[in-house]
Amino acid sequence: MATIRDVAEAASVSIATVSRVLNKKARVSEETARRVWTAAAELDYWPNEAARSLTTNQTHVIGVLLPDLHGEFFSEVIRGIDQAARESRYQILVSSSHADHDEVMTAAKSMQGRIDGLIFMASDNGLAESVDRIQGRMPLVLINPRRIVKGTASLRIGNFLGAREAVNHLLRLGHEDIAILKGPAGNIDAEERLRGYRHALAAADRDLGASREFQGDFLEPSGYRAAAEILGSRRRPTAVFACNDMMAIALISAFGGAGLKVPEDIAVVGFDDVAIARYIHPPLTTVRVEANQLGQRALRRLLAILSGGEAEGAVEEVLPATLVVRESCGASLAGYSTDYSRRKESPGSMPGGTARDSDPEARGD
Amino acid sequence: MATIRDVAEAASVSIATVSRVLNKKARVSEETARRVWTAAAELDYWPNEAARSLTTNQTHVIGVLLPDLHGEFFSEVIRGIDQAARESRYQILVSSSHADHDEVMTAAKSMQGRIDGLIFMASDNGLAESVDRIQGRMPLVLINPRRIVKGTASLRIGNFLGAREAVNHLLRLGHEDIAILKGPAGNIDAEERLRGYRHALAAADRDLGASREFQGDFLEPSGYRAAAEILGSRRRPTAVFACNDMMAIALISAFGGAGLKVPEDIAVVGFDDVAIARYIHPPLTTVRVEANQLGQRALRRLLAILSGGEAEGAVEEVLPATLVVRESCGASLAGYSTDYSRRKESPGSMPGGTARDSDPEARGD
DNA sequence: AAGTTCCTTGTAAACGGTTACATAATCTGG
DNA sequence: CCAGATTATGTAACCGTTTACAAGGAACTT
Repeated sequence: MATIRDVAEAASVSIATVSRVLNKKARVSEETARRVWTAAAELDYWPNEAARSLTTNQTHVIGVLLPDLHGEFFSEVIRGIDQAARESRYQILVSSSHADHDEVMTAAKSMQGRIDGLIFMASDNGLAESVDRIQGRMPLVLINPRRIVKGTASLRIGNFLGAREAVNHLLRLGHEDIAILKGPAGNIDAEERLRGYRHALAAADRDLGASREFQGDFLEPSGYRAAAEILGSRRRPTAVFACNDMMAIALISAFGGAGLKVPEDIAVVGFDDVAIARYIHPPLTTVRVEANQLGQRALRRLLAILSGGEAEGAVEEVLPATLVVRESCGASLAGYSTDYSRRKESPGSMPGGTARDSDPEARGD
Repeated sequence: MATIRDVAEAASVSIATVSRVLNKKARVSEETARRVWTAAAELDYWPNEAARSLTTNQTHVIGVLLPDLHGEFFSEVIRGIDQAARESRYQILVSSSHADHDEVMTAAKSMQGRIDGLIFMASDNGLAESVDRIQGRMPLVLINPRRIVKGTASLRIGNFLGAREAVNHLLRLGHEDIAILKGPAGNIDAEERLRGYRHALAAADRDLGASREFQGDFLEPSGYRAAAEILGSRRRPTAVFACNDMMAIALISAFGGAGLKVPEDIAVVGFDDVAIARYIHPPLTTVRVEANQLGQRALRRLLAILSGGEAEGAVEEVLPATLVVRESCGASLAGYSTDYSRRKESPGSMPGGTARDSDPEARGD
């Protein structure tokens, strides 16, 4: 509770001098410096950072706006952000579970003046306007935005390519009737994965139409519901591509409960490669997303902008989503060599290297 | 970038008036209010919260200091905190992965002036001093502290009782040679769980000594290492109690890889009840810890203190850790009814109700 | 010894808000 | 119609820092 004035008084110097020695910003005589240090220690003085940032106009804090903290994906992203922040001695101000534009705006507003920049994950519909209103007011990095915004840095996951690859893999294994368990409507990840699924099928002349598309919402219960639907359908698909791992895991559990064997009776592949994907039975074939990397890069990107390094029309960066083949797809049954799975698990590029193949990932094609 | 002065000018009123209408704190004529609102909207004025909190002396931000963000436990705690914070329109300033006293202090210092209170998880050794230095400076709630601090609110998990119950369960199933896979040294959760294990064995006159205590560190790889050690030991235990689920899962995976069947050949029980515990094969018997609840309660507790509601010598609150019986312990084999597991899964008290049974949970006995 | 320069320190003006107090204008009632 | 109460608004101090500028003194130059 001691202020800089108290310290100044105790050391019998002016507050300016105290500020100078504490910040080591200007030359001060050995003697006075010592006096100030001991006075500060004596009083257990901690500078008020709010006052500080008011004058310096920088906070060493980064704001993070997330739609939800639930699930491993988000917690990994935030962990990545925090890790990278720590390295640069930044802290993060978090606000999550924002469903609509108004909520996002109030959250953003209450960050005004306390952050140096913002990482905003705007994957859901209706948040485009929020981006517009925030953009220009503070340095901004978008994660998985719905559409790219001119002059705003953004990072996203290679959802389309990842999903396409997963479905192609299923096709190569001989599956002809592949269902999809979709993610929530309006979510960009879900949409992109669906697009990848459709694209793969269309390219193989195996278009199955909407009858093979089941609705889910990324949460476990929807996986169970979908399993019931799938089992109840007239012709049971031989494989299902779930748009995330939690739903895939629920599917496997539900199928098992119904007496079906995975992958013999029905193959399942997921998306995300959550930590436990390899421990369930059978180990889950899925598409790995480097959520932690995503967070780290987002923060570094923001820091680059802050230090003036990053140019204006900052391009979009896409992190590859790579297929990791385990057993739930039946690849081992089909006699695929581990070699194949290996090739997929460690791509030639650096782990976490980015793909800028804007071509195939281009949206809305 | 517009300041209150710009708005005042645009509305041709004084800054005091602007402040008044924006905060609805005093009577202002309809007419001027309107002028101010439109000027503010026109200029897209966002108040600078740092300046605000400098005068009002409150921030609507809660600091959170965690040792590490890794693992489901931590992310659940933080999610709980965030959820509860949202309800009360608070935001959280997070800083994690603090190993030692100095790091904690710098983190805490850089929060000074930007938070109304602090939630501090100081489970590791060497953080006791940090608590002392922070205590008194700002409202504080401790999560899983090493020792209770006079006049400081704290919450913790019923580690001892939970562990004892788990081991007792194994004993009741007829196991006589029960090993433990310990958590990292110096971690209070790990120590308490170990204490519960020893207590249960001692009470059953089955003290096995240190030969049955294997060292782990809560991370998967240590589970694999321990599995190798256990398999290599002269007499293989018939059951092992792992101090957390990730290690338990690794154990099961490793045992499976070595051709052992769980629970027939060796039983395993974990601690935490992470989301996937029920999806692995066999489903994991474990001790449920309501990490999310822990976070929520910590925040509510802090808010209570802030609003002056909470009395001085704030007591310690302990959240029960309850055994949930699934299959990895072999209870089903042994013919235990689901009834038994049921009884354990939903205790009589409210879900998340707290136990203040200071008696058996008392430390250092 | 006087004029420069350099070093150390203090004074005071910001930063962007809130709020106690003062003041001007309007209303009330006898 | 005027004293007093009430209402609306402005003035200025303050929150706790940083920092441009000024100033005093010591050291150096010639």
